[in-house]
Amino acid sequence: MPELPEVEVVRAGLERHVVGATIEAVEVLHPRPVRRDHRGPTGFAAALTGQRIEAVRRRGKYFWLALANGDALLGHLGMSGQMLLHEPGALDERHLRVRFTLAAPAPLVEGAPAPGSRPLEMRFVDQRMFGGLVVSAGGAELPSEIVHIARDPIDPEFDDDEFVRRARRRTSAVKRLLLDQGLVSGVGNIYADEALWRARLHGERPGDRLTGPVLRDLLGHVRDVMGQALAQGGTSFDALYVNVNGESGYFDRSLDAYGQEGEPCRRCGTPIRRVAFMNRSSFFCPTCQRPPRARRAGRR
DNA sequence: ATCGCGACCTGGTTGC
DNA sequence: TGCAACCAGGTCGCGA
Repeated sequence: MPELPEVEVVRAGLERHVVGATIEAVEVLHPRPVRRDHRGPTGFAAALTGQRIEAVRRRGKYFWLALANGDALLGHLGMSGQMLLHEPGALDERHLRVRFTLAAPAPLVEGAPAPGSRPLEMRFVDQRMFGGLVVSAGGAELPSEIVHIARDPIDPEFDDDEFVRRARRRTSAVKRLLLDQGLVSGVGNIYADEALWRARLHGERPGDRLTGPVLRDLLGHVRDVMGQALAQGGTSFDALYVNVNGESGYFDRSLDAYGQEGEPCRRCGTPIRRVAFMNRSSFFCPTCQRPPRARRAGRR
């Protein structure tokens, strides 16, 4: 379940291997992952063919390849998406959806031998197909499709004051606010639960009942847990998430709350609880993370 | 503007 | 044994 750290690992891997390469051919094997492209699979492929990749960028869980003509190939991994790099001719994955044939990749990291002009396949693989790809016209700097997405917490230009101001005007539960990509992007169910556990905050506390310092502290924990995951190459729970070179991350061994139902809280020993929230699961320590008192009816 | 819900997807697991 | 129900969850679109 890729969240910001996993997507950043993918972005960095792509940056290292495909910047400078030209897209020679595009093969769409399933229409669904390109559903957001109004030109359809054929138009999608045509818009990319012949384009040179100049940069790989990211905001929240979205990443995009900036193309020489100013357009962008914008992608989201959804729940089970992967971007893999292969030598041509490697066996197709069961859930291979789009194949890009690239030519003349950029030199590898400094110090490494120049690879010369060798072909390379970039593959979008996605079992559940919540993810997708779209060609964004003029989107090389910031695709118009994602202008509504807030900056993410590790973006140097993320505005903590604005986040706190907006969150404190919202009546929604703080976990819902963390998952609101218009408020802060890149946070999913896993890192939301981890950050809330670290902040000793119950996810159902309403935003407008939290103080500025509490929200700032929570933001700090979001950054900490993401930074640690990033340092370890992303989280993985099964073979679904693999980074750009096909290697699994291993941050799942460091989780304190998510998926830990029944396990003793690492701080106080109380068994971690699981409850349904927003049609998904929330994991928390019932001792460290006290639920909110009910809002009194009729208050102004 | 904000809020909260259902739909979209597949495949592994669980229950009858 | 076979089949149906359930679960994972990010995003979008909708009605309130």
